[in-house]
Parts: sequence; C-alpha cells; structure tokens
Amino acid sequence: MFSVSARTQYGIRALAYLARKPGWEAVGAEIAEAEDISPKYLEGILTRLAAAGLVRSERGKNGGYRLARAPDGVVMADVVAALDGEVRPVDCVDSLGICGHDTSCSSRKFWIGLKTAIDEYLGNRTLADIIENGADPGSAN
Amino acid sequence: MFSVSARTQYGIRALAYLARKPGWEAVGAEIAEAEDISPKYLEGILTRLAAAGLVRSERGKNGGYRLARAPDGVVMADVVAALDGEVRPVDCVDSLGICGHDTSCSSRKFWIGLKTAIDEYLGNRTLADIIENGADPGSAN
DNA sequence: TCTTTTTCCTATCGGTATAGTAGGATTATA
DNA sequence: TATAATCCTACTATACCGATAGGAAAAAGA
Repeated sequence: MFSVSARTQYGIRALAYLARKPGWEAVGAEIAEAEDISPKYLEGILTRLAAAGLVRSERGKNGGYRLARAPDGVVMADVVAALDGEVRPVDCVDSLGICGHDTSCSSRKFWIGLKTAIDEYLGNRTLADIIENGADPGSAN
Repeated sequence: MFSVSARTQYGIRALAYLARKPGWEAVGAEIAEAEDISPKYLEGILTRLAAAGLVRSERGKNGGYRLARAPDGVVMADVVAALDGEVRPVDCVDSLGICGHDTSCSSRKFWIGLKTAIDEYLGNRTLADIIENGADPGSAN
C-alpha cells in the first residue's frame, strides 16, 4: 500500500548524486552507472525532472544534467509530483461528482485529510535533508 | 500518486453502510446494490474484512455481514491494511539491504518518515469519523 | 565541415496487479 | 429438503510499470 514507484526512487537517487557532485557539473550516463540504474530508463526520468524545472539539461558534447537550484530549494513534493504526479488518494479530491453516487460523500474529507498530511510531509522536506542522511526538519519524530 | 484502490474505497463504503444499518443486522447483497458495487467483487472484499476481524460473517439463510465492533473501534489503518496491505512506501522500510547498494541508504529515513506520517493519520481515524461526514479528530486542519 | 557525444522523441515488450466475472461447494435456516 | 447465504477457486481483460531499442536533433571540438 502506498508504494513508491521505482521511477521516483531512481529519480531521488539521481538528484542526490547531482547534489553531491562537486561544483554541480553537468553529468549524464555517469549517474546510471554509479547508481546502478538502467541508463535508458534513467534518461526518461531526467527528462521529466528537466521538464519540471528541477534539473537543467545541456545538449551536445560535454552536456548532461545539473541541479537547477541548491539542494535545500528542491522540495520533495515537487520531485514526487514530477515523476509520479500529484498526490491524489481518490479522484474526487479535485472535482466532485465523479462517482455520481453521493453528492455529499462521507469519505471524501477523510481522503482529503490524508492527502493534506502527505503533502505537508513532502512539502517540508528538501533534497538537502536527504543527502544529510535523512535528517528530519519536522517537529514530529 | 498514492492512489487508493477501488477495493479499499468499496470496502470503506461497505463498512459505512454496515455502521449506519440500524441494529447492525447482518446483510449481504443488499450492500452491493445500495452502494452500486459489483456484487461478486464486493464478496471478496467482505471476506477480507472478515478475515481481518473487522466484520463478522454468518453463513446460511438469513446470514450476511455485520460490524464486529462499534464504528469508533474500527481504526482506518486496520481497514486499509486488510484490503491493500500495510503502508510501505519502499521495501526497505522493514528489512535493510534489499537494494544491495548502499548499506546506509540516505533516503530510507525519508520514506520511513512518510510511512510514519501516513500511519499516524490512518491510526487516529475510525469509521465513526467517516460516517459523521469526515469530522477530523486531529489537531491539524 | 565533419565527427563525436550528448539529450530528446517514439515505439515496443514482458510482467504484474487490479477490477470484474463465473461456477460451484459449503453452511445454516425454515 | 429446498432455499439463501457465505466461501473458494479459477479465469479474463485492462492498464500501468520497468525496461529496451532505434534513431533524430543539438552542441562542441577537430
């Protein structure tokens, strides 16, 4: 339940690799080898991250990917959204009347509350927290 | 991302129906029709809920399902676990060394923190909160 | 200009889980 | 004994995911 896709896990590892890279120089296939990820698959992941503005891509020789901003500015909620989409436990969190059954659905608030809890966690963590070995900025735990 | 299966959504609706049933009498196919769920599919859902001890099943004529305890004793974390399994963002939340890559994985704490946040939310909500139209017992929101 | 190295785009494939269906065996009531 | 319900097993169709393949476009250096 609530398992995170390999895509997102790979993406975070790739971002962490870029963040640890001295001078944040542009790198490409090097990431796949270091992190033991299928190169071609990682390609698509980095493209998504670039489209979301989290990494900057440079084409051609000596090109590659570099972090678009400092690690403490890379919010994990954005990373997850870029790779696996917005947090949406049920479809009706956005638009009502999808199930066409109950206009005042009794469980909708429950799911919206869960989404809020998850968004809050992911919104308060950055890539910097991850590369500092999971230090937790939150008040809880 | 983090979408909830139809199985769990159906299950919660079925439980809410049982909770609203006067006297908590045993009912069966009636739920499927009222909640507009495929009867045969709902069957399997109720079996799971019964196996988890959340509902009590009675076979034979006049049989059916009834809530095993009062709605405020039915913790949503148990419901979700019964239908979709434990909350496990990544496999290594339980056992370390699965990826075989980094023994001190930098993102593990991050995912465990997420699991904790989700478990906390689901563990503090009961079926009673749902049928009271999503009243929120938590301090946040 | 030509070659190399890289990102980018599209298409495909196998595996797996999900949602739903089907048929019948078992159990209890009347 | 007939009926009505849960239980059990198997099947199908669909969709997504992880991964692969082949090439087009772009930028740098010779």
